[in-house]
Amino acid sequence: MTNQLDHFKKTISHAKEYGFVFSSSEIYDGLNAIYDYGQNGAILKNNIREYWWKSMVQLHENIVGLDSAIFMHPTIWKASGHVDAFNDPLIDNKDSKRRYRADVLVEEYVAKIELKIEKEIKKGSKRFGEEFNKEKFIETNTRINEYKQKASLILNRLNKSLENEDLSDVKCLIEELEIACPESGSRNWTDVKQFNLMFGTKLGASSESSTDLYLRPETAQGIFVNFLNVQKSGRMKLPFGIAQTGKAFRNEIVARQFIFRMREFEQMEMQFFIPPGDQKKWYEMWKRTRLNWHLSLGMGKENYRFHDHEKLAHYADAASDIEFKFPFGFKELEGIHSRTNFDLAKHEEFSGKKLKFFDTERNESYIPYVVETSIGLDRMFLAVFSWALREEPIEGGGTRTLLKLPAILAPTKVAVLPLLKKDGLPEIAREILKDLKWKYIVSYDEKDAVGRRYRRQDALGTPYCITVDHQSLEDKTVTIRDRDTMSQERILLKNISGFLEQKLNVKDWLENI
RNA sequence: GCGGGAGUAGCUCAGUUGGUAGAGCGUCAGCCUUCCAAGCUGAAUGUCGCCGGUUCGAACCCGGUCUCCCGCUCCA
Repeated sequence: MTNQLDHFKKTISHAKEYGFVFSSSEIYDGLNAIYDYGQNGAILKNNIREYWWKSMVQLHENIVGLDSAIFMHPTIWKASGHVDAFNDPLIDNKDSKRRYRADVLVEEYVAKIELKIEKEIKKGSKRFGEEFNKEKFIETNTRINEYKQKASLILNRLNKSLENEDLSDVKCLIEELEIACPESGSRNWTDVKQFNLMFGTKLGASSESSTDLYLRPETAQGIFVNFLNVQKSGRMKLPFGIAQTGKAFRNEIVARQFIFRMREFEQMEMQFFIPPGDQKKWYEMWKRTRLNWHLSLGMGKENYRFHDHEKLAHYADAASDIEFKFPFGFKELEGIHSRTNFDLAKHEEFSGKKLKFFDTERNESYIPYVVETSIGLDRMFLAVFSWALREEPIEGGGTRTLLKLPAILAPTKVAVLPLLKKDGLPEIAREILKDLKWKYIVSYDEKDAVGRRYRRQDALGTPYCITVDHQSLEDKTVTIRDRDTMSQERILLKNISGFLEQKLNVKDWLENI
């Protein structure tokens, strides 16, 4: 655990030191849980996005892309359930320092009453077996009715207070019921506070005429509300998918663990529309496909696992996470959800527009079901980056810091290094650079001993170093050094792009998933 | 939000009982070097997280505040 923690700290400082991730607004002391991607991080992030996009959109004829706006009609969030589900009344116990959902506390209290009712019923039925006693029967029945009345009274009051946003009454209720903290047994509560997980903002210049909006808490709804546009304009037939990457915003109570949980983050989502009844098949198919996408990067099968949900979100009939072994343990990286027709049906209801698909084979129209794959781009970045960073012992003593990024994702693909910065070697190196930069992001370095330059590139994750030496002058060859093995190969200048093409070809990385 | 720990150069850290800041690495310029960091010379860099208080004097003591890390809570 200490080692893991240590590795996490190293990951964070390496990300900063080598221009991958900076904390946002750093010169103003930073902003809690907001981060900026630096000169290398921005490219790595783009490369991950592109690798995803190619595998999802470019390689599937029945999946198309979309780029919907962050601002959306506020009713969308009522329809999606976010206005309700992302709004929690919370209360703290001052003694145990525990935080609870106030409504859950009350509901649990009611659950206890219901338990009592069940007990009474059981007791009552036992008595019937013995000997009918009218007095006791009435007594039991009265007690059951009292309990039932009490329970519904409490729930009614809770719901009413929550609806009216009367949080002080929720607190009164908790106090009146003498609900104690399950941990400390204490009844020393703070006030109830409302936490809205969605960021609010306003559209419109003047405050009187402005509309209240939310920053989208997920990109999925942008896909659902455009379902018909895409289906019609693209002449799409079921099954088909719509993919989208983009920023989403959640006002997490606690955002932590570097870029793992941020308030502003980027999702890569694909909603796959299918006929009702087929969800099981496609759910399983996308679970497999998405895991294979991860495995194609070569970061070790043992670092992934599925976590099937038992408690399901309001919109799902099956859900599973692909978890990755982050420096702080296995955590969710991607979610695959069978969302049923919940979202489209809700949007039909709230918008009053038909969102049905006419199935010529079945000769009927219906609201499609949806299987979703949703991956956090920032989490993927952290997964790749933390996995790749390692300290490796070197033959003959010492260690080297190595960022073993999958070559297809590495920000800089090639560094061109003249062995010495004289004797015409830099000129040849520059020529190589001039040619390669059309295709790859390449860098040039002539400062310091070549060994040190190799180490610099290792720390940046550059998979290949091309070195121009004196032999290059004679026979037009250079050496290409492999980052991971540190072995070198001498090849002709004219074969460089062929060599790189072979190593950095997306087809070879994605073909077998 | 609560509790615990922390904030000194780009990084890792030192800084003796309060006397006004240092090392190593890195960076930059140059030299030397024909292949795996730590050879030579020189240079830059900090209002010691921020604000306030105590004091003749604060990186050090006190209060507040911001940020980060760990644990809870919330969320996927």
